[in-house]
Amino acid sequence: MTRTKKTPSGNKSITDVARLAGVSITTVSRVINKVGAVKEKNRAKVVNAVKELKFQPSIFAQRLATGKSNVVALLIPRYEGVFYSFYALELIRATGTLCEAFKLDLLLHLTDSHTKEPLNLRGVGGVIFSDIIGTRFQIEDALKLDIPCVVINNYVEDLPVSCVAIDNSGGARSAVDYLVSLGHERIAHISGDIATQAAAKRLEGYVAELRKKHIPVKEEYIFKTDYSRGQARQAAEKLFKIPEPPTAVFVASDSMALEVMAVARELGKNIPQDLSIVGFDDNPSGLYGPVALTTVRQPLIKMAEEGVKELNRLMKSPKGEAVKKIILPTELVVRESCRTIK
Amino acid sequence: MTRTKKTPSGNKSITDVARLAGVSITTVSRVINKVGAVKEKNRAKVVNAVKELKFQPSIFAQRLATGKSNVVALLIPRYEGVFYSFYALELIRATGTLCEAFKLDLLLHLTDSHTKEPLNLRGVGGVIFSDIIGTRFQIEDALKLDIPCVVINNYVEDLPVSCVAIDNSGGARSAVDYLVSLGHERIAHISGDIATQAAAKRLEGYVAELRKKHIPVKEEYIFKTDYSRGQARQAAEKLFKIPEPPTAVFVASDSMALEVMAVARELGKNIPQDLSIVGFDDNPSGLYGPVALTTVRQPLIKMAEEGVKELNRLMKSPKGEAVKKIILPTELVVRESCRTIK
DNA sequence: ATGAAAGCGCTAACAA
DNA sequence: TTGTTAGCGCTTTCAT
Repeated sequence: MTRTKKTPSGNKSITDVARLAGVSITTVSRVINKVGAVKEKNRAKVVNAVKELKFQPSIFAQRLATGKSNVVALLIPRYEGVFYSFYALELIRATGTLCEAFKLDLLLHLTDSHTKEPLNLRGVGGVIFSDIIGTRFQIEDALKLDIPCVVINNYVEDLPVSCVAIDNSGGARSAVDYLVSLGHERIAHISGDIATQAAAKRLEGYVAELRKKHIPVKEEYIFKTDYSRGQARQAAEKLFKIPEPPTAVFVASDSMALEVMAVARELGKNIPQDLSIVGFDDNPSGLYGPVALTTVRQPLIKMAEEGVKELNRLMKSPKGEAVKKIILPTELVVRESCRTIK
Repeated sequence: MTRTKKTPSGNKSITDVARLAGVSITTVSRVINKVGAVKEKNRAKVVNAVKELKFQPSIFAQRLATGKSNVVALLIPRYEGVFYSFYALELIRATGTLCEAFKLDLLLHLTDSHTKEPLNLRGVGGVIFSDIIGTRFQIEDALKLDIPCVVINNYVEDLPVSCVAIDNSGGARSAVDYLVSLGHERIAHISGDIATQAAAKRLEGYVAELRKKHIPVKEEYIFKTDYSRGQARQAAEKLFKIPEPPTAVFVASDSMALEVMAVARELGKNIPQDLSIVGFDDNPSGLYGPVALTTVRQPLIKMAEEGVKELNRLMKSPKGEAVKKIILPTELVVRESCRTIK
């Protein structure tokens, strides 16, 4: 029975190459994969035939035959507040760049953060979880399937998975420490979505540093948001109405900090005269307002890079390789949005 | 000869399901793909077996067998100015969302814009070209291989390929028309990278509208940039030094417009009193400066959506399907950065 | 150094 | 309605 031929992309197959080169497909395979020994003369013939036919081996056949996949799935929550952020773009960019360097294919997958759906990992050789609100079970699933995983932007203590996170708590502490060093004591905090580890850790660091400085932590100085500019606005409006208003505020993201600045302006307040502000992220748009934002820089690109590197290592090592837990330091970037008081 | 079994991700195969369900693999295949007729009783058995084994068919085997791939490659230039833009993120987001709706896998590929390298389209079922500076030959390659393609953000006249573009020229005209209606006659233009069609068309629209209004087009009022904030800054600095300075400027992107505003402030100028500004993009960060930016909104999400829809159509139709050329309208969003003069 | 052939997991034509 | 079987294009073992 002859089937109608329907090669995927009009590609030539290894058989065509073999025929043209006058060797067996095995030899062609050897040349392509640079394994085994092939007489120089035959190698040359194959190389030429490949060139002439513009042959590109079918990944599907290759993967089917080897049982290996070099597809890396990058999972990013579709969650508005997160995905619209500077964060996501940096991540994608850095991940994409490094994947190419490692010859890995990058599959982008926007996940719904509160899903119960199991992940479809068909054909995926490795996974990068870029945020794991409510999707821990997906990591466990992947682990069960023996698929190499790395989690980025979250420190995962209790799962045998590699992760690379950022020292959010330390970053927050450095922000508060800086404000205190300028003489501030009434320091508010506009926090992000507390369901995210980053926001929780930033809040934690804020509280810890105040305690360390023996400054009382006031409930009314802490505003919880979902990272959106809308909620940042609401928080800012409340903040300015507090009878004994804070002289400084540490905001969990630059984009929210920008919103706070906008509200301040609308209310006729000046930054930093009436309020000192420190953000978090080092989002370039923090540079272009009327007053440049002081912020905590997080090494996003480095994080993505480390993540891909680690995943690549895992994918190329035998199973059961030891996992790594990495925490990257932050850096305070002092610009113009804070002033010394008293 | 027995090979050691090395199923990709520890997955069960269709054979396991067939065995457990007590039917042939063909029947399993039928159930999975919902083709052909299967007795309800058998269907139930298969469904149960699938569930029990957590079976997920191997895409590699499927694609190898069918010769079809549902992987969509989204090509985005790695070019800094472009990729850092609001534009790229919106595109990725919208494309990703719609691909999932269509059950297409999204492969993200950052391309180097001035490469001579042929694209590696192995295993790709369709391609979205999101910008095509110097990569036209890649489209031709893809077309030759009979891979469905759509180009977004560029109108491609002379290639039998579907495209969905934005009416850049019309957008520019509406911006200039608006400025003229406010009484402006000395209108400058800070253009983007003229190698991109968008920038070229915006410039073209600017010139066309001035001509239409019988306003002379002055060379010294036109500044060509690479879309970067750095070059926008240089342009702005020059602009303010012109003996007979413009009263308004149409800037080819919001991020550059923001930079112009920043320069104006540094020079002690007020917007819109000293200079009216219209941007292009409707980038949300245009909202958060001291004065909200009037801009030309481009339907990025719609564009990506139309692109994916069209690609999906092409991928699911027989070859040689007629292509579509779509141009999406823009919309002027009036905010606070322009004033009436005289 | 080379090739024949089995098999990866699946689909689809055909027979029953 | 169901099963048998021939591939899809490749890798890999084994024999030569």
